Amino acid sequence: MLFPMSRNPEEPVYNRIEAARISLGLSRQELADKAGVHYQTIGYLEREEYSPSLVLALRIAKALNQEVSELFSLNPIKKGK
Amino acid sequence: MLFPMSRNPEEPVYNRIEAARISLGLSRQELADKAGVHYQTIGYLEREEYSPSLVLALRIAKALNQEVSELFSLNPIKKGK
DNA sequence: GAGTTATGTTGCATTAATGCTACATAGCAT
DNA sequence: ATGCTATGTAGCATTAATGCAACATAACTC
Repeated sequence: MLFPMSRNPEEPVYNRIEAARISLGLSRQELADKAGVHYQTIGYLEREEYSPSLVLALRIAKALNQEVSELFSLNPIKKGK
Repeated sequence: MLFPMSRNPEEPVYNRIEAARISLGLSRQELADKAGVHYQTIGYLEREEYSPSLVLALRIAKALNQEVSELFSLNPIKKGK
């Protein structure tokens, strides 16, 4: 798989968007609406096909009531919580 | 002044990069090296001429030993603190 | 079966973020 | 005065992030 990812193809960004979204009982469309983006964009992010802009990351974090650092990481997300 | 800013021209991202950098006694060049970006990029960010990618925001936060949410905000940065 | 919802996939167009180069300026040394 | 460092500015090229449309599919309900 390719990692286009920002300006740094070598350093992808991992996230827990899907888990956080599901735990709130939201569909992608609903999260997209709360964050003000296209619903496909949420899909791309959950599949980690690319990493978001900071603006988008901040909006998603707000929509999910999470800290940016809890949702996104430069290191692979550890499974246990 | 214009606000190109990500995909959302209406919603800029504010930051405290300069204050944090100076309090660590770093030049832009040094911070840029630590974050792995061009030194001009730090300048653009400090002047808030555009907002960084999430990857870059995470790297800068790490280089400055700060939380992303402490360095960047969707709301204007309050002076005190 | 028909319809709806949620998701995945592909492709295309636009634009902002970044790198880089060059030049200017100001300050601070020597 | 000469140099060096830090910074601002402008321009150009590249590419990733996003929007959007179209289509497929699976699950579920009626």
